[in-house]
Amino acid sequence: MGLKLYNTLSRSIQEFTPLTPPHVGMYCCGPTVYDFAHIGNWRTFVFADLVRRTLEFSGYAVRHVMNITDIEDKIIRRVRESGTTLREFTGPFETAFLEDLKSLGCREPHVQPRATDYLAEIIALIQKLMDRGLAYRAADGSVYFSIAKYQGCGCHYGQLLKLNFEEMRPGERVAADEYAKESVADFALWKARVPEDGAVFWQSPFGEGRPGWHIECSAMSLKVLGESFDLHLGGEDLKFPHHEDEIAQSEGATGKPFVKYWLHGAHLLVEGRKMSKSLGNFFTLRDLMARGFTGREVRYLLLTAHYRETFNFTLDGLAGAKTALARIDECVSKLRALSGPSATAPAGSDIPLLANFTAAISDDLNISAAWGAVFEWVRETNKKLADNALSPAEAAAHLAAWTKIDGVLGVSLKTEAEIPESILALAGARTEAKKARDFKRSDEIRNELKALGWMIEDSPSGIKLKKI
RNA sequence: GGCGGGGUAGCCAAGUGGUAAGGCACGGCUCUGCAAAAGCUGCAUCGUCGGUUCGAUUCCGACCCUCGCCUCCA
Repeated sequence: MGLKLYNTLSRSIQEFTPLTPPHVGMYCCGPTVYDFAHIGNWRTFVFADLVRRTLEFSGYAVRHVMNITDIEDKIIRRVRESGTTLREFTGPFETAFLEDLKSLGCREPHVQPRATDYLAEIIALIQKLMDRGLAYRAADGSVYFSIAKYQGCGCHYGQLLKLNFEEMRPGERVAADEYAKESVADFALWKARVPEDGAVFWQSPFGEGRPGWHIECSAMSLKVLGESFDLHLGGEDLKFPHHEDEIAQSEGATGKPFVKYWLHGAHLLVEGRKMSKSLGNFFTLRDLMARGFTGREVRYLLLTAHYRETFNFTLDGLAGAKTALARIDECVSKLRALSGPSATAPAGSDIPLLANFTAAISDDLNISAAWGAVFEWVRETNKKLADNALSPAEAAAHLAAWTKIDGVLGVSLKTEAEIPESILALAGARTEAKKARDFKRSDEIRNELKALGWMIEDSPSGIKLKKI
């Protein structure tokens, strides 16, 4: 069964067929490195990771590109305020971003281009648009893209959503220096240097200045993935104007269809409210880790809801994520113990988990149904384990199926926590006390272990220590 | 004002024209010295009001509530 995805271009779920199978070019709008990414940003990046992993699970060879936006108004302002250089300012946030991405179990994108490394491509693209008569230099020295000229060539502006310029409200975010545009719909490709930019400017045939926001993504994706590629994703807020403008610039410059499938991830609420610093519900990954949660717990929670639905992220939910993951860990751990290092899965093992999971995830990434399949498998596997109804080889088959599934989910613990000698010694002492039926002493030790962060569990086959 | 999402148990969240997955939380039972883990088990008629239908949570209409975008916010 093929993979189906919702394409914003057609506003419908479509069979996914790449331009040149088995290769898939995928571009994801990355972070703007002016601060630590927040949990809402992370939802989008974890979503992108899920798409990539699902494609790989489906047998495609994915080339995943995620840009780093390091030229932007807020960045320039903070560079000026902090008296550093652009690179000194953005470097640490970029590093932090990549660390967090790893904590969240995201596979590293194959290419991570920075806007500042693509000035030549950006300038060349703008020049091409000017040569084609689709861009103009205004009185303020900036270069703008002309929507009217673009539409005059028979091109369609408004592919991702219905636009009605008559009914639109001029936003409050229109920069005061953009009065020189011929039409409000036009957008900046190159912004002329202003004193507030400080040292952040580049030379170009259009004068000193810096690129607009949208153009960097077009320049980088066209360079790295070619003039037409398969997938482009980002947060739903980017549909307009960012992605719409990317399409206009790219198709205006190349005359070819830009992207075949556009995927957009919905935003999230935190504790039922729109995330905002004043409400105290604004979290970075680091904030959550400081509260004792791990990256994989955050990943799990972000992956519990369908990507096109607004998701309500709560701290209660995060606590629940911890418990739910422990349930999976427990089951997998038992399977590992039973399977041992050498058991191999018998050929033709039929593990329903695989088919159920595949059907769910292939249906426009129905992750909730996919988790349903996982937990159903956990329950049934636990039952068999409790009844001693699994052979080591069967356990290995289950593990193999799980490993494949986890290639998409990315939440499994790779190794069991190592138990320190002192903890083992205490556990031994407890076993002795228990054997002597000194339950008072044995419970004391159990509490000590708990205080040290270790849970001890008794079972017919002996004790088991688990890191809390 | 324009465009587009949502409203399903205490919380999170799938789904279907024929009486509603899964996770967390909570209660009971089994196992256990006690726990934990695991198993069994209990827990919703799907925002409101109409309509279509043999039958609607699922289709249509109205209404209420809520969220997002509308020019550099994931």
